[in-house]
Amino acid sequence: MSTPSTHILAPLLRKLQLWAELSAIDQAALMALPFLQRDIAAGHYIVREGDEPQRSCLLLSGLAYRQKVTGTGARQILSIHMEGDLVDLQNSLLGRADHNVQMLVSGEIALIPVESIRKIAFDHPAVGMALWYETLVDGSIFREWITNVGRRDARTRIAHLLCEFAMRLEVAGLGAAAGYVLPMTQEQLADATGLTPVHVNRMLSALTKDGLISRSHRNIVIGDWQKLIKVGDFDPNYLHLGQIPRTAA
Amino acid sequence: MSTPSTHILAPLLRKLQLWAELSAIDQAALMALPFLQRDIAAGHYIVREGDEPQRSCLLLSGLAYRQKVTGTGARQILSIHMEGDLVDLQNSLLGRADHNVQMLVSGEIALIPVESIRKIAFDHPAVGMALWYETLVDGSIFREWITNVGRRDARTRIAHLLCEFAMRLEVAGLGAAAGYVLPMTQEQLADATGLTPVHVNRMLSALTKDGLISRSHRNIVIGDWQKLIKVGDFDPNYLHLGQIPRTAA
DNA sequence: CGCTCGTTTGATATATTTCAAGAATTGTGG
DNA sequence: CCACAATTCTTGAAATATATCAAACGAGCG
Repeated sequence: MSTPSTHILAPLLRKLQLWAELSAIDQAALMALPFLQRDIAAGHYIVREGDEPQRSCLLLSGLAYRQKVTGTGARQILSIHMEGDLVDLQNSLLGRADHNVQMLVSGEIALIPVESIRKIAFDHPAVGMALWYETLVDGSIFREWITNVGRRDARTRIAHLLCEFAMRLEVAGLGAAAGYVLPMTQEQLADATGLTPVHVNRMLSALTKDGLISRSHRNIVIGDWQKLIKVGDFDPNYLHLGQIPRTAA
Repeated sequence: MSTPSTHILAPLLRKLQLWAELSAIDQAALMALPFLQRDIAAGHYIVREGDEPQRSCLLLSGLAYRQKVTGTGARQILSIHMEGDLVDLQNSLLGRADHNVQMLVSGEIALIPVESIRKIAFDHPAVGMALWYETLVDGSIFREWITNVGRRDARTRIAHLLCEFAMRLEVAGLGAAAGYVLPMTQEQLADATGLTPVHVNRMLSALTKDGLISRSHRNIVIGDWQKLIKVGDFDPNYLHLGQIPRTAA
């Protein structure tokens, strides 16, 4: 087996170490998890509502999102995921998927048998606690999204989403503070914020005009991080990153 | 110690047994958890955002809700809780509260040291898994609320909330299928659905006029459960109640 | 019995949606 | 690498769901 830093499952280790100190034994156990590796194209489904997944999905590269469709066909994006996220721990542990998980940008995933995850969680309490944290932090982000969609106006919602994305990308070791690629269409942005694509477009234009962001193609560059935080009513506490150092200006 | 069914912590046992089979040993360990009992009045806070709670709060009676306030002072209710719910597992396990927990209706709570919870979770894997499930199902409900607030119109949102409340009350062994007391003001209903109190009032009137519900004082009686489910776009799968028998007509 | 809080109703304002059409960008096959 | 097709973005005008403002009414409570 290769060393942890070059091991295929290294992104998982990196992520879980945000939540707990892991001993060498814990780390070795994690790297010894069985898995299947897959390439998945943008737009493809990883899990569909109603499935009974036997494996949990770890994102190795690319981006994914969770999503639900209402009876009238409207789509709501529930969260966005990146390298190292266990994108389907919830569905696989609960046994029956209550939402869809879909690739946003093509990438690789590792499929880990849910039984192996249950086992490692209880054989290695520090790992178990880290996994539990992972789902708890997901829950905290869901709470913030309820608030975002329920009680903030359109402009604020979008600014908030941009802030969350920027900060999470940076913590994950992707994207810089100054600017980052936002590979979402405005329609997807709309589905994440409970708005209309047209209105998302207008709000992005407004944020651009006010100098908070600048855009070219589908790249978004944050022009004024402090102002964007303010406009977006963004307080990163809900990400539970603790004392993780931040370089963002 | 008294027998499980009359033990003060019995509501916890009842709730966790929804999620997992617990052996006699597991059950005894649960009932042996140390706790402090408290009476709390309506409106009082159990936890405030930013607190670092050392104890988890179990609802023994009454009702509670989680809540967040935006920078502009708007309030968003995140979930509603009843007897047997571990209303603050998330905050206490994460270490720092990212939202407020407040009593909706006066009741009793049991405060359990979070260290005892961590210990029982890993000493008794079945209990640990049930506790994890508890937080995972909370997460599933959050996801549904994001969808509710983000993509459903006002009438549908309210009908959906009424359905969820009815079903959860029934599963918890409170309230009947036919009708139940909804002890929320219209302002609280508004904060739960991302609407205005005035508009909530109009939608409740509309639902009443259409014969889906009837109201007297703050009692809501569900007149036509099947229709309300339809209008509310309500599919109970997200509650993950599995094969729990339903008596609601 | 009077006060306070919650509900109800009406009139008006506004944020966001809807509809529509053209421009720009991205993707694709030759 | 180009041309064509298909998305995606952008902009404008009109429609509408929901918010805001305001006032009266009702119910529970000390």
